[in-house]
Amino acid sequence: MESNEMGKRIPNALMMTRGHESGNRFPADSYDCNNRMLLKMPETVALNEELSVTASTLSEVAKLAGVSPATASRVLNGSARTPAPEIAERVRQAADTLGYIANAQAQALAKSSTGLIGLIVHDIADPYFSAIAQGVQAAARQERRMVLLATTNGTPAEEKEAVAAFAARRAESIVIAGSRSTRSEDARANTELAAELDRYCRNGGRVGVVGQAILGVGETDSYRTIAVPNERLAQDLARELARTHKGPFAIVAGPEGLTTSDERVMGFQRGLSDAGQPAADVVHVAFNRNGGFDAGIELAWRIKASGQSAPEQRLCIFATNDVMAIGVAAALRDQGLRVPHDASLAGFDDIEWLRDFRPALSTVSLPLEEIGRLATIATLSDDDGGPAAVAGSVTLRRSTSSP
Amino acid sequence: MESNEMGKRIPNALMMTRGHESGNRFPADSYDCNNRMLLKMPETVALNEELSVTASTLSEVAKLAGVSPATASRVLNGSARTPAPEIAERVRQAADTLGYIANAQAQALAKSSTGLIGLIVHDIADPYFSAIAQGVQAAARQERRMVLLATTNGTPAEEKEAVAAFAARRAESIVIAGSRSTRSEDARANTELAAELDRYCRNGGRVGVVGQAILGVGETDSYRTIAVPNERLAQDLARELARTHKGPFAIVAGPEGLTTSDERVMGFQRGLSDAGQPAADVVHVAFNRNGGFDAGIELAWRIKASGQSAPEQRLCIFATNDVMAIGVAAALRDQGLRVPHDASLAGFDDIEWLRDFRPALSTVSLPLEEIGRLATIATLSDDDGGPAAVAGSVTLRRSTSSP
DNA sequence: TGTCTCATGGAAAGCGCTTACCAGATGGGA
DNA sequence: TCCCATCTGGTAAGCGCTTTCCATGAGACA
Repeated sequence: MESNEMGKRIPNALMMTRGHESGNRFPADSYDCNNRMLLKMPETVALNEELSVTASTLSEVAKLAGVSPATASRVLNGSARTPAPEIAERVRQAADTLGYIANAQAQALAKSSTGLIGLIVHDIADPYFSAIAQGVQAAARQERRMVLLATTNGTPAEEKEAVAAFAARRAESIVIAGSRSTRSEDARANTELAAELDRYCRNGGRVGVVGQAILGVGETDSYRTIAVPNERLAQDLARELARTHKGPFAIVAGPEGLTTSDERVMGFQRGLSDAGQPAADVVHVAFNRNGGFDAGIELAWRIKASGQSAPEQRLCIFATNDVMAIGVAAALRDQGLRVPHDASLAGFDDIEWLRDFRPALSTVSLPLEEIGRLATIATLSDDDGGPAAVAGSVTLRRSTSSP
Repeated sequence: MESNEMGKRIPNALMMTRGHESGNRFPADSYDCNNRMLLKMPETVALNEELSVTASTLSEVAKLAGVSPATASRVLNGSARTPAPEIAERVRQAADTLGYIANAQAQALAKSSTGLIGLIVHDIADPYFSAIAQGVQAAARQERRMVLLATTNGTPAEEKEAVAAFAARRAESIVIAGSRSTRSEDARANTELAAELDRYCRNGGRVGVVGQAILGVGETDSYRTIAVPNERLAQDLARELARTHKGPFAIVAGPEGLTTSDERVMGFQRGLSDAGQPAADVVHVAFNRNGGFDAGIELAWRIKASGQSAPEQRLCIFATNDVMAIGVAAALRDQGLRVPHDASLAGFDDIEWLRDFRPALSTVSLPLEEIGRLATIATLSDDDGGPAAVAGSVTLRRSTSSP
């Protein structure tokens, strides 16, 4: 036994509970409007040295109410059988008095169902992920679940660890957001991740993946992916841009092997090709703001070298996500170049917090919060309404308008 | 028993485990470098109809290893007593073979310690909170804890519910971020929140609050607040601005009664007064981007009405957080006004994602991630190094430079 | 060789709940 | 009036672990 943990039993901790008459701070029984047990603050007094007292248990409540634990359980924690109203009332009173809060761990153990949802993201501070997290949280709340959070910096190894941790906690489902990687150095970790997920699923867990499927995990019905049509949308974007932009294109991409980035690059190139344009140069950098900045510096050089001549020479830069695009913009500005005057710039994601940037960023809008919500619901519901997919749309703004 | 939950026992689900020789996908025992149990994928086959099999238990591992559950527990899940190396090895092998993952719920129940940290924020999609969440997550990982996330929209009523839910899950500590409210309509919910926290603490939980103390909760050593010197920093900011800005000031604040906003307003006014300037007008709006936008429209009107005359008439606007400042900037731009040409603008928080905005926003830098980390550590460590506080600093950028 | 002390593995008692099953009561129909 | 179906509360057996306590065996020392 450790010393000062939550729920620690303190032997012989006598616990006296004064009744409501003794200066209860609460204004009577007025707000037990929801059907949750009314959790009033018990004014407890420990009679021995120990100040800390123990959370009261179901049996204590039962004893105080003069019923069996079974009955107490039935009235307090929802069951098919409902004890007589008079008894139920007594139990509820007792629970009130003792300030009873059911021990979710014990319930989980007994019912084998924890009400936990695991969420895995690369970086919770990244607005892309925090928007998704928002959706997951909303769905979880709606389904009366709690969310466990894990951040992994995008490495499959840490993702695997997170899955194992969630499995240990017997999370009912896991939502994984963030690009996959097909890089060879991640191959082994990916395999392990897939194995871990597979085991998790076989033990009854459900998994929802945002974006692309995780390699090596079979598509069972306990494993869903919310497909984001990165490729098609990037293609649309390219076609749309090619309609007005006549100069060359460049792509600022994440590291090769980062699936999301790769998909967007491929789609964009195809869109250009559809429009009869030559393929764009691709610069590979880190898939974040600073990566974008680095690429921006590089591109600024090229632009300046090209003499910023005719409008047909103007470069159109597609950054494979908004945050990178912001980095690119910062770098261009840093180099004395202006968007869209000296170059057009487009991003991807349509991050809400970036909408007030100027020049307003052309991008592909993705319903991120909705994606989080869908992924969560998908792992919770039984109807496998086929592979869920989300819609996105090209959003043209000033950053790609003609100068 | 419900039907398809994680950990559901399937009666008589015979489970056969093939050994490593049978086509194990893993490249031998090469990466059990950390002292965690090596979790290899068991190639299990259910012999009856049921496809889903149950996670294996400690007893199964013990049986397979030919030892008692006690011994298995001692070798697998860290204990003071370490069984003989030869036995330990056998147990570890068995665990490997079965793909054993300890049931954290059961452990929690037995040890009364869950390894859970609860995090309560207003809105996880808000970069202010997601930055703090990042810090909490980092600290939690370092301390080998998992974080449970709850978002509350800033209402004390939902915060109270979150605390109750965390208490039910026996989270070892709770970190609460986000401004308090002293509005009268929140008074009752605040009291209830305080009572809930109080009970939680008395049951051995620790609480860390970012910003200001929660009213009505006694400052015990199980309850810490990470003080953010909003008032002093706002005062510094005002003094700093007053040094160069000679025109009038205006404050864009959150709703009256929102403590963080109130503190920043007070500090700013005091700073102005220190500098011999008259107090600023205060506009109260929602404490978010759109609130800032609304205020910005209003202020744009005033600016235009004043005829944008002499530099001594130029307005300096202090928005009580960065996100509001961005809203103000958007509104001014919308109304054809330019920052800093037609008005100066400053924010508070120095949100990382907003640093690429132009004009660059003068603000007060706060180490948000560090704050999250500190709050978390504070609730976990025993040394009560006194009331922890964080430093911040005034950061002047273009948005308040002379036109 | 005998006694005492350690070291070590196992038995068993929980941790706080849920729920299958049981026994007693109740009521309705024959 | 009797029997059976039904309802209701209680009993007890888990859920999967940890940990105390005990029994056994091995050394240590005289």
